[in-house]
Amino acid sequence: MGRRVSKHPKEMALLKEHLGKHQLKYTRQRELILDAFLKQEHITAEELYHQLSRKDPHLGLATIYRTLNLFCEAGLAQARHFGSQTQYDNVSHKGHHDHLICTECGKIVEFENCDIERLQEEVAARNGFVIKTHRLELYGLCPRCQH
Amino acid sequence: MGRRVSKHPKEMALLKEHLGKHQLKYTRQRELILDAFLKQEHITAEELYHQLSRKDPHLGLATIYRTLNLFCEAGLAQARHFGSQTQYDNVSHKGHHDHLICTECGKIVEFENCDIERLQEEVAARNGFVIKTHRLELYGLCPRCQH
DNA sequence: TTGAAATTGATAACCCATTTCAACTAAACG
DNA sequence: CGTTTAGTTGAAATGGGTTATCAATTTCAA
Repeated sequence: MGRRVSKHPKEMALLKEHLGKHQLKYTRQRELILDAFLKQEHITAEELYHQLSRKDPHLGLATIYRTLNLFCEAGLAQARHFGSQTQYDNVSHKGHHDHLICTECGKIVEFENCDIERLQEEVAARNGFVIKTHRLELYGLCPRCQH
Repeated sequence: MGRRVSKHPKEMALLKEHLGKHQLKYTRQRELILDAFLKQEHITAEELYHQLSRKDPHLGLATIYRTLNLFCEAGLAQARHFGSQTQYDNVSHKGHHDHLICTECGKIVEFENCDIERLQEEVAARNGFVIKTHRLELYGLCPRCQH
């Protein structure tokens, strides 16, 4: 069943590269958290903590937070404040995606739009900025909530 | 010196309309906070608290938070999580504006882009949504922080 | 294998924001 | 005008998410 072979070789390599460059170590916890994290579109530290709570080495919540922040620094994840919590988005899964949010029922639809991304680059360039990430959220009413 | 005449009659009217509709009262604190808030492009509760700490009736921090949230409900402000704090944007000041934010020094540049807004409407329409507001933030490095 | 340096996990500490509650006011009513 | 009623205030306690602390453990280069 290949239980020792990572299902995410590309991301694993990225992480190891980052670790190497910063004198950080490759640990069993980091591998476990990476594998679990990459299965999601986006997740909170708390959710990941519960998902992994039955695993072999019991992972502390602090380790989850530390590791997710590490992933952000390594470019594998992207933090996004949503409500009172922080969502960690899986960057490598399918590129960047934005959100369409219903203010009535909370429904969230994800979307991507290259044209918007291109215009964003233009705006940034015009102001001398180099964009690393962005966040676009559209708030309104979903079809069901328009009465 | 016209000290009893509000410098923001339009927003004041909007607030009073909201208060009336919800059986809320018009208080000296709310007037003070509104006047101070409208002078800013965006501000945190803490900053506003310090700005107003010398005023006649000493305003509690809890009141600042409550009132800023009230402004959000009345459509005068818009909350935005930035770093660990919440920024309250002045919506009425000059229409909607988006942000270009330097992740290194925190510098914020505001911009508007009609083309992006139009594309947003298209995306929303395609998903059956009716947009009420939106939020677009571009994170990156400002000219000075690119070394 | 050994030793230096990083990591972990439990928990305490932090910080921003909200809730609580008794005293206080706005404003509707008599 | 007073009275009354219901919303508001401020100080302090509380809450929830995230980070810091630190002794024990683990990684990895030599």
